[in-house]
Amino acid sequence: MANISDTIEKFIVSSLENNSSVDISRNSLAEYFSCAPSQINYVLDTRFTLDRGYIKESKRGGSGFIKIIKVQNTDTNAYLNNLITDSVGDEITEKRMGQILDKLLNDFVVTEKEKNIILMALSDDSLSMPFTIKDKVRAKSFKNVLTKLMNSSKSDE
Amino acid sequence: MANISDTIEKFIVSSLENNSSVDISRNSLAEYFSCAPSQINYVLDTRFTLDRGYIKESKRGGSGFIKIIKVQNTDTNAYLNNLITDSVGDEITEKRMGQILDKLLNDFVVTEKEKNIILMALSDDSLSMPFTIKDKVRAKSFKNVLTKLMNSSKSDE
DNA sequence: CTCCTTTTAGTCAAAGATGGTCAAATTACA
DNA sequence: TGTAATTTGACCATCTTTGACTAAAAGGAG
Repeated sequence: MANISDTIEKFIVSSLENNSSVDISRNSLAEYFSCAPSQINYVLDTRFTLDRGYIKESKRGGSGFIKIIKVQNTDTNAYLNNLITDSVGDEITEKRMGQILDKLLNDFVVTEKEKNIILMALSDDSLSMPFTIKDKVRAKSFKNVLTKLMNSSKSDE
Repeated sequence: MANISDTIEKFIVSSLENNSSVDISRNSLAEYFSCAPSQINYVLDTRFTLDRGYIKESKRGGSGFIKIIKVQNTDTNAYLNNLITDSVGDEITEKRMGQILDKLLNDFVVTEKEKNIILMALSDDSLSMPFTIKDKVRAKSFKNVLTKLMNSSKSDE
């Protein structure tokens, strides 16, 4: 385990051990680990992805930053996580998504309005593209939304 | 958050907490924050925009001033209709959509959570497809969502 | 009144400070 | 040995800060 990316990953993970988010300076971190600044991006892009439960925000320019937010481990989140892995998969139809959203509405994870927004945004009509990829795009997007929902109470400053 | 612009923004926002408008003196404020007077313009131009619900008036010369007024949109449907036809068009970038959503948030058409849902559902990352069609799909879907918001703004919640 | 001076605010572009992207080069691994 | 993962650097994009120059309003001297 001699590679820098893994080391940087560990460093960030440990920074997140007792906090739900951490702010880093790309340049400082790069200097600290004696690597190219873009290596920080590489680590973030490959290890701190939405898929793995991380959300990122950043700002350039004076006093810029990169914020990494870890999705919390609550009951609701565990539930959402389950949905993501078990029910959504790599492809999903509009109808199946509707069923899942009904369940989420029932369990007070989303409001009626939020359900309708998601349904409309990812409807067959909205995703005007070949059927071969439509269900794939919908699955990817829907999973991203569900991940974001996990965090919707925490990350909003 | 060490940058002066953010500090000045906070100062002005807090001045507006209990009033719908505030008068400032550009030079005094610049002196107070030890910055260039034009920095005040920078803050005003980037943070107190119409998109974010502010309008400005000013006068030069002796006893000149800058007045910042907080406004809010009222006619939701006409406003959304306008957005759909004028601002979205056939293609839209993720960034531009974010700006529009900021405005909608400011005008209480969507909540922070709803904004985040739309942003995530139609983000570049979610719409994993060639760039040539990404902005088109986003525009189509976003307009559908806006239309839905229009119809539901009366009945929902 | 008219012109000049003073007092404000506005514009714009350069410089500085960060982070982002991409692809070539290198290294690790199956 | 060939493919995937990592490392690096050149170049790009965005946000902030500063200052020189411009524009407008008010007040006063004549």
